[in-house]
Amino acid sequence: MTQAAFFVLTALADQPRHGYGILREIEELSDGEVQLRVGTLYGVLDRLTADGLIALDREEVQQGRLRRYYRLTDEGVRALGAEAQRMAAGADAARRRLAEGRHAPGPGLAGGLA
Amino acid sequence: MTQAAFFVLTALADQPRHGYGILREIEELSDGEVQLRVGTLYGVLDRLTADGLIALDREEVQQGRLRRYYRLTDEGVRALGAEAQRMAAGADAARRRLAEGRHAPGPGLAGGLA
DNA sequence: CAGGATATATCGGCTGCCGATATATGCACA
DNA sequence: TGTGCATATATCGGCAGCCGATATATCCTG
Repeated sequence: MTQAAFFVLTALADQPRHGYGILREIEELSDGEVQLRVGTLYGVLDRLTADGLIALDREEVQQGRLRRYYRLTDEGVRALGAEAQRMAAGADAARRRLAEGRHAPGPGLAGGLA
Repeated sequence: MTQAAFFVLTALADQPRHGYGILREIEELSDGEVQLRVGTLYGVLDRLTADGLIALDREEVQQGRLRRYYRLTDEGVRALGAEAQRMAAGADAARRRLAEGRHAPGPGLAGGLA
């Protein structure tokens, strides 16, 4: 799963959203760090739909503008959970191995990682 | 940072390794889940070297075969730590939002259906 | 009426992963 | 002997996917 697909699924994890709303939500939930581009979005949406991880929820017209809402499918929920599991495991592995290596300790350890 | 680059850095996080050893190490540390391909490796190695995240450590000839060892640079250590941080945060965000949504609870929650 | 936010969509370029392929050595086995 | 496999390097073409640019349209603000 690509990074872009992961963030789209994450943005849809709590409730259905439309394309532009997904863009804003990803920026917000990542604290501004991740900015999915418009040119990326629709390709990802199409691919995730084709893969059965998301589905068209409904279409609304708000203030003359079409809003096409997508939602996670059950398979999408499972896939996102599994990917989160893999990412957490990968992050842990990296940190463990960095700690094992002969590197200078990183900053901010006082008060600790728990 | 791409997935492949992340795993290469992780494989080098505890000690210098040569290309083929990186391949085996990634497979082992990921419990067989991640299999970096040979065709991917050398491009990643070149790119990481150009980016200053890894450096050539030494070259050895073992049993008539050349072994080219790479190690993390200080910048590589920092970059891997930061990436692990981002991944852990992303995984957490996905899990939190899945829990917030109106989804069936995942497996393994004591008292669950399974 | 100009500019920006909202909202959709497409396309070309570039990056990057992967399968296939090539070369070479050491070892096990028939 | 010679066949195959693991080890170890490297390159190349195809294809997938991200991004910048572009296009269209509405609503609001100044």
